[in-house]
Amino acid sequence: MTRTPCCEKMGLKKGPWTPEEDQILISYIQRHGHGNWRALPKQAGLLRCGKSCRLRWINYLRPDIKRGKFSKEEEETILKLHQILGNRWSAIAARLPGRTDNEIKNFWHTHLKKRPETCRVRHVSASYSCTQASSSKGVLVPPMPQSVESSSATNFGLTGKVLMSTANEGLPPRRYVATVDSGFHHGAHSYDASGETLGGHRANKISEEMEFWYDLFMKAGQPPQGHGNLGQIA
DNA sequence: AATTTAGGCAACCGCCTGATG
DNA sequence: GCATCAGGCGGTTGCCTAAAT
Repeated sequence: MTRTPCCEKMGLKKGPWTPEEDQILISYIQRHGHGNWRALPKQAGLLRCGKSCRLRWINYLRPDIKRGKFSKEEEETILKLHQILGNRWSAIAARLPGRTDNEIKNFWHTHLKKRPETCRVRHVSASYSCTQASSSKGVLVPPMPQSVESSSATNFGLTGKVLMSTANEGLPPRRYVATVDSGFHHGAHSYDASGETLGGHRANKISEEMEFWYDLFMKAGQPPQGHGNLGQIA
């Protein structure tokens, strides 16, 4: 399908924003909100595409943005959530008020990624090797066949199995279903193991996913001693 | 002091999904 | 059901600055 690019090249500015442009965008949004990002720059008198305006507002100009160094607590939160969610930056950002997905992503790539312990886990256990190719995709490539613990589940005192289907032989598991009976919570939940399988609009789904694990953890107060069963579904 | 290198971060790009006509 | 639009996401790029030589 062919689409008109968001930013028509004709006359639209790219690159760093000037303080004047920032001011125009801020005052426009304060007065009118941002109902339609595509129409906004025209109405505000900015020579930018809507996407650029949105990004600038979300990542930099929003009044509730917290700037400056990440605290130790924030670092740890990012590390923990990244173990559970992988590169779902928007989902991680949802747990860190005032921080943007872009900021967290940058922080991860410039600080946390270098730490040896972060190359150990994603959604599956340390028994998986972390290759350069797989880690850059936010996915671990498992050996075959599998019966492993989920690191995220293990963090909550859960264990389970990853059942590989023959159709996916040699490929990383793409989706899991976790059934949980911890004494605090009983139910089933599914999540994607690969950042590639979910396109845009991931935040809500992932947030729900995160809520599930987070609530489970919080209800327990400490890692619950239950059993899980992680089985891949096609 | 001048030049090179590396790190950090803002911004862009391409793709995906849900909504709408 | 199909085509298109708009918003949103993660990956990547490239500029700027500080540190090293």
